[in-house]
Amino acid sequence: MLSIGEAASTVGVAVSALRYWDERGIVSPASRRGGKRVYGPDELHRLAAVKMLQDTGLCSLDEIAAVLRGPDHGDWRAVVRDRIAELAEQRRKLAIAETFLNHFLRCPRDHPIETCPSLRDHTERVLAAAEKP
Amino acid sequence: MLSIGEAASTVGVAVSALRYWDERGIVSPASRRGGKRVYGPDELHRLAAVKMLQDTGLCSLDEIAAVLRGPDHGDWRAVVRDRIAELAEQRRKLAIAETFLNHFLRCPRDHPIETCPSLRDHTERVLAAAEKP
DNA sequence: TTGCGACCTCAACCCGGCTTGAGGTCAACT
DNA sequence: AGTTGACCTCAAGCCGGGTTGAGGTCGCAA
Repeated sequence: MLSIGEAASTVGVAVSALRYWDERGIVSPASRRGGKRVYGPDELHRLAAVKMLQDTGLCSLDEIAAVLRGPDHGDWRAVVRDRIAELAEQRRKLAIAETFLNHFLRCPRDHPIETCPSLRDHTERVLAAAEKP
Repeated sequence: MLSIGEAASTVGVAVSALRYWDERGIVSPASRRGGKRVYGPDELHRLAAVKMLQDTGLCSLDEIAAVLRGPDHGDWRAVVRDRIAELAEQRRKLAIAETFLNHFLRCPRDHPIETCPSLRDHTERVLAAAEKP
């Protein structure tokens, strides 16, 4: 059984964030002892799950809550599938940006950014895609 | 030479966002014709670059601006290296979340989330890491 | 017994990155 | 002549996810 301060430092978030999560109904303490929030092992796991999902930067707290509530709550599978699809999409974007930044680092940069071949490589695809419809 | 509306739809952002980027000095139009913003090919490339980097969700507009300004501006290499490191980190996080969500989808979920083995797998590492310092 | 640190509530504020609304100009159709 | 529609400015608002501050309650320990 941990105090809010212990729980916060264990999962690596601010105390104020845990209070906020409680208030929002995302993760509430197991109980209160003399007004103080007390977190048990189950809550720690939920907290860690929230942080993990939120670290992806792809879900709102509400979506996280929906996933954690789990079955019996309508569309959670759909939500999860959507998140997974977005994760894949996000990986694609990261790969693109990574390629570009890496080139950037190696590139002499004696040319202005607009003429950087690696950038044009990417942007020309983007711009071409905008022509067709 | 494109109008702001054309530029916006080409790169896939809102007109109001382009005005904002201009105002913030992130990407300005090549010129004005009768008060109206006019974007040339170079600006389109910059716009696409901004969008690409911002799609990663890891950089503020100011950091993007610093990168695009390029050499002669102090620390841009350091900034780029930092971003690349964060991209890697982010990929790691995405992988973790993806594993978890995938398990979640397949898992019967007749147990409450706290006892989901896949979740504990992850969170127990997190919690263990918090013990030692 | 005073003072410290950890906790509490509630309301207000912050931040980035837009978006929206009011109020106006201009060119082109009908 | 009038009415779209695309553009303009400037100020204000919104959203998510907290953070901060004032004001208060504990329990311990020097």
